[in-house]
Amino acid sequence: MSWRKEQRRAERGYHHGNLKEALLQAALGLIAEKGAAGFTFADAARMAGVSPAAPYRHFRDRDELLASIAQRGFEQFEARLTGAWDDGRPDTVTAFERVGKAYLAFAREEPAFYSAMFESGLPVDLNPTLQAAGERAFGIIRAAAERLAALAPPGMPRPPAMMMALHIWSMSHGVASLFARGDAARRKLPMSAEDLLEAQVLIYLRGLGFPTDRRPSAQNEQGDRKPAGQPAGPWGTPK
Amino acid sequence: MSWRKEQRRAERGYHHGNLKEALLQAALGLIAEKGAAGFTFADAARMAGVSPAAPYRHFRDRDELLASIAQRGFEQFEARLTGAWDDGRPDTVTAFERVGKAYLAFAREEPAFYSAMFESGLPVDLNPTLQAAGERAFGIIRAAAERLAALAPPGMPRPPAMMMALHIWSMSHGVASLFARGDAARRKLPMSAEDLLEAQVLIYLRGLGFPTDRRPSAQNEQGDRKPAGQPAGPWGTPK
DNA sequence: CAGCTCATGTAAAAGCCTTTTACATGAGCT
DNA sequence: AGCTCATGTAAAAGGCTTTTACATGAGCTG
Repeated sequence: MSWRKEQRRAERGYHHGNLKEALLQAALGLIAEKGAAGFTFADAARMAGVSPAAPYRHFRDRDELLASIAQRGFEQFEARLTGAWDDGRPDTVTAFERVGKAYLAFAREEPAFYSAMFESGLPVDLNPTLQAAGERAFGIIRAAAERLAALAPPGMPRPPAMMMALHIWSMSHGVASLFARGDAARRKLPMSAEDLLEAQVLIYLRGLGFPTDRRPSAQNEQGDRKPAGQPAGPWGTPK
Repeated sequence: MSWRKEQRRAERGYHHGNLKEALLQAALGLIAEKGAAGFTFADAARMAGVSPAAPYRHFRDRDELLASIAQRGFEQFEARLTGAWDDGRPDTVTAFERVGKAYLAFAREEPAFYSAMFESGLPVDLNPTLQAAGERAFGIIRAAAERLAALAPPGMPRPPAMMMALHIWSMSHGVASLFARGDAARRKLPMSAEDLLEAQVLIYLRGLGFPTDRRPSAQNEQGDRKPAGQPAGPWGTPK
């Protein structure tokens, strides 16, 4: 079937025209399918219909392609978290939980990006651009934590926002890694990863002194207090 | 330098005598050094002084060797968690926190095992033996959570032990993955991974209604109440 | 102790991947 | 039309993986 290659070349001419992008897309598909470790430079080239050497015109090596994907991943991740946070609307706690869900959703819906970002073993600390992208994404969580910390009830010592941010990040990352990815997602659990994370965050916030009814009605930040929900724990009402 | 190979063969004879173990050790070293992805079957063979085909007498392929390492890793992990838990002595909360620290210590001190267990992309769900080993390790956390849940203060709805176990696992795993491994460990943090996890767990437990002084004096389980510590938050007393 | 057998190693080869080098094409500018 | 340079290709070197046929010798058996 070597005519196929000739065929494709005939269709697109000697120059691909958009090889870099095509390679990124191909790699994304391959990583989603076979994991960051299984993905092959040569495969991506094949998929784009070019020779195995062509990718070297656009990426120093396989790792640089992987890093590019991780980079994009962090950017999309940041965008998603930003959207979920929505600057704390309609109330800080609600928005905060939406961020947690967005974390899980990203892990689920963008396994290739997630792999490249967190499971590829890339030396993030040696790549300033990548590191910066990662920190911008974390920045959303930190900003949210800061808003939350500012609402800490008066009676309690105010928790450091940075610490809260790191805690929330850990919880989200832990749940995502253990229960929302690959075969781990097939583990049988008493509740969904989303519910697990939500309950965890609520318990944590309560531990910091935040009032957390079943559906917390904003720390009264805007004065829009609603009637209190049923006084159940964060893990639901026993039936 | 081919005399080296002949040399080694002369020293040990045609048969290695303990190749399987030698390969496991070699792989362990290589993974610790270059990551699970970078480790090579041929490298391990070289390190053991045998031909590249020899390993196939002991492992179906590279993945089986990796799985063997993960298996051992889970066993050692379980042993360490068991030791840390020490059946809840001297009191449940103290022992519980020791388990968390053991989790981090394992991630730090056994990077090769940790890699094989959690970062190698092995299809754990397709390997019953491996899966069982992993579940036994988690079993320690679950057992500890059960003991803890049983001590829940009377006024509160009792939290499901399984949920608590999953939460604690997530926190530990999240902190270990993000802050106690590889270049992530070099991230500059306001506190150590250990302190971060301890604070997080304490806040969480408090959220469940457990009294958590700075050094909680056992839920009064054995009636050995000590004088209360200073009433600081879990993140330390502001200086 | 001779002889057998089978687990354990080796050598060689096929196939794939990575990466480099020299050469080919043709898109865009002058 | 002619040049130039970015972008592709072919070919080759070097590694890794895995299989196959063959070699060795450790341990049993009589």
